[in-house]
Amino acid sequence: MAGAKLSSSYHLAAALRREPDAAAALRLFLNPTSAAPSSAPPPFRYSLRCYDIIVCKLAAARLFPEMESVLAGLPPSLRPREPLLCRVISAYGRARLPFAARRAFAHPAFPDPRTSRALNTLLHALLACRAPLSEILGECRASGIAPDACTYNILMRAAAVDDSGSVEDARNLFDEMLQRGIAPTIVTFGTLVTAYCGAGRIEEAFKVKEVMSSQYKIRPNAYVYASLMKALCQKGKVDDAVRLKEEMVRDKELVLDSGAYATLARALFRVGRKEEVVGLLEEMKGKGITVGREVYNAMIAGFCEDEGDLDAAFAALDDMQKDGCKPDAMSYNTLVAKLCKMGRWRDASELVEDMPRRGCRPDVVTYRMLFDGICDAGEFSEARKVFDEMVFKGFAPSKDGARKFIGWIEREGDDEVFLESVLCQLARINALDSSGWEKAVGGMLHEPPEQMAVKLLDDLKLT
DNA sequence: ATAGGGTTAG
Repeated sequence: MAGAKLSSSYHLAAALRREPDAAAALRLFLNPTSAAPSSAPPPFRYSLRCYDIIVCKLAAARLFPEMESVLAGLPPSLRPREPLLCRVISAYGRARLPFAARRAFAHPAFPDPRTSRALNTLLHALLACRAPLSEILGECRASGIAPDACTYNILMRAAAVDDSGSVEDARNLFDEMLQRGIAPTIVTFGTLVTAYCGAGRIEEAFKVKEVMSSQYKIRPNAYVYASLMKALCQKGKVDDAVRLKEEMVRDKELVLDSGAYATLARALFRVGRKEEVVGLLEEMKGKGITVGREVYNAMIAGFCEDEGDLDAAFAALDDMQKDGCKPDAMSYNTLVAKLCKMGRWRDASELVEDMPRRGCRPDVVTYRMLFDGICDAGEFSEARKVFDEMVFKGFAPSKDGARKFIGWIEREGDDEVFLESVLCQLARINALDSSGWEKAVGGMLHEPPEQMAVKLLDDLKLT
């Protein structure tokens, strides 16, 4: 009998893995033996593997309430491991739900104690939620878990983010790390270089590059070069960036990828030197570097934004696919933005509708640009459809788009019920930093959306 | 996917 059980759980795991649609996978998980809904318990014991797969799928599809109920339904005998906890925390981070990420960190289904790995995942999730450095530091201290190099790298990254801290904070964290005897890694130096570059302090960034190799014997890698090249390009020093690329290429130890080339490609388009991009591509192929997604995306952006050549941009998208490189949301978003700017929102809309079939999930940027584009065109009944779809998926429109949309409904003047429902939906996901959505996830919605809606309307009218 | 870059909007 044990063999039959094992086999069933094994087959369920395989079937779950095969199912691309998370909702369908959940139905299978809840009712593995027949197609008809049933409340009877499954006839075999689920392996931890089954839980791993379904939780990951639900997390990726942002079906958070469903994911939480699966976790809550874990039998006490099955203790999921920390990697799964980390997946859950990062999923909340990607969805920008800091409260939910914090709750997951303390989730009772996972055995204690938490390690620095889980802590680091939480800190990184909070960073993804744009939490300020002070808050991330507070969380770190409150955990009582000893920080490691990875922790400091995340904190330094948080310090370097706009409006959160400053390069000085990053530098102080670096010094603190040294005082505590934690050895900086290549990632630490990459982060520090990027911090200085982000602040426009190129000389100090180059100084870090020099010190890391002379004092710490850690050679700058492609990440370090990419940051420096980007900073040079932003100051209009494209030729210096090209020279730095050549220095990078001369280092035979260095593992090259196409990342640094993307910056150069984009910069060359910006300064009207797109012919040179062909040379870059050939150089990459000659060196056996796969022309990656970022490079294709840079070219798509260049054709759209600088050349105004939509046909060439779509041709680049085709080339990308022919080369076995799968376009991502960014590839499509650039095209959607361009189509909207040209007033061709119908074409933009068709492209967005086609994305899932092409194997790419539209993201928040996709929807915001499409929604804004349709609102700008004054096609509000069409905008309403996009609004419903994005809100259903938990994506908030841009403030600008929301304002135009609300303005239109008010001008129409005869649909109080519609206005109220739109405001409530906005209140849930847009106002108050998604906390309404988070409360819904946690099943503890305190403030009625109607009350939030009143505040939100004031907010939209003020700005 | 415990951490860093590079390609899109604001």
